[in-house]
Amino acid sequence: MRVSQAEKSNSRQRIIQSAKEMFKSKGIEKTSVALVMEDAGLTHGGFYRHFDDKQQLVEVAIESSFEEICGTLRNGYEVKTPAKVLDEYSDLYLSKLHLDNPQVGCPIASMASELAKEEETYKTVFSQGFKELIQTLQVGFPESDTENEKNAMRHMAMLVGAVVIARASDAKTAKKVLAACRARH
Amino acid sequence: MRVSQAEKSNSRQRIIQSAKEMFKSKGIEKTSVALVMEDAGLTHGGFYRHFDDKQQLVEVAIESSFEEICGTLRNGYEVKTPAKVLDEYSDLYLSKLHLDNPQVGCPIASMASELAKEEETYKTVFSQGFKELIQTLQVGFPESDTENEKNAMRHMAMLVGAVVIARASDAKTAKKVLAACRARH
DNA sequence: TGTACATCAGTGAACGCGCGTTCACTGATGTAC
DNA sequence: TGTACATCAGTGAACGCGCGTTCACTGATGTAC
Repeated sequence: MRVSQAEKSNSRQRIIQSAKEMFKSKGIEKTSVALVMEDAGLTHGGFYRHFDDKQQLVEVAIESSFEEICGTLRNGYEVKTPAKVLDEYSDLYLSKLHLDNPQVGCPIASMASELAKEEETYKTVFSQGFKELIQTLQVGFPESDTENEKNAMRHMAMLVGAVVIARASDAKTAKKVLAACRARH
Repeated sequence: MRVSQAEKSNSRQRIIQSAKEMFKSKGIEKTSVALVMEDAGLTHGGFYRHFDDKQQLVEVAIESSFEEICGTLRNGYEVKTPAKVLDEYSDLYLSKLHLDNPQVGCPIASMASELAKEEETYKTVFSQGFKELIQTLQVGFPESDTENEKNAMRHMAMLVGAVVIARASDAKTAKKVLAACRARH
């Protein structure tokens, strides 16, 4: 039975939200369209009224995930110094909370290496999001613009690597890696 | 037709070698048992004369990959200073060669985030390999043992993050990220 | 050392299963008059 | 504003496909005598 345009738009948002969370926690491949739809409170057949295929959903989910982080960071800048925002972001990134909750965490740490093995179109979307994140983060560094972009990239690389390693490790090793990366930044 | 024990052992090594390369380049999930066997010059049915299941092959492949790297590093120590080995390892890690050839590259960068979503048993095997790698690498740092373990972990995190991000990015962005991480270490 | 036979590495057809996607259908929504 | 009808969001059965795994079979290898 047909639903109103507002309800359709609402369904679409729920599908994207479910997809983002499940792609980040279970992985893209292991998240079936049917599971995303079920999580969004719908049945699988209706998926194709919203997206051409699963690939398009992945692209939208990546974009949306990066926008979400950048938005949070920008909100921080309105009430805190850039250096403080960067520090808090780093501490949260390397926290047990982030380690244990990929579904609400950074899309790079949870999705990047799966994207690396997929089509070129994902790489374009990912790069766009990554560049936006770096631009949003780099104001927290104290040097010149060119240097700060490098600083932000290097720092982000360490954060991502730490969480990627920690999530693939047993609890004890994970804790050590996160602590080591928290030690200086 | 039955083959000799030596041939069986040879087959096993070819299966492991193919699995390592394909798991690292295509991903574990996307690498089917049949494709590994084909790459090893066999047919899929014989797989179960060598391994209980695919999961066991993954474990063996992870172990073998870490042993391979640690062996290469240890060979380096015999003819070079620890600091030189560390520098060369880092430069190679952040090179275009490594970016473009995951099949012969670091198992952490190519497999870690997929392992994060799998069973606990993988995490044990992965942690073991990672700890061995850190122990092998940390002699290249100039401080005390405890500090060096932290240094090695933090450095390794940056290397892994850089390659994970670069592999998920378009060529231009990838180059920038690797260059930024090469800038200091 | 030679022979007879049990073992088992490797083959390829077959299995059940979950996947992405398609499709006929339903009935409330949106629209033309 | 009311009516008649076209649209289309959502449903659930069905599709073809590739997967991990099983199995009956083959024939060379390894072994017991």
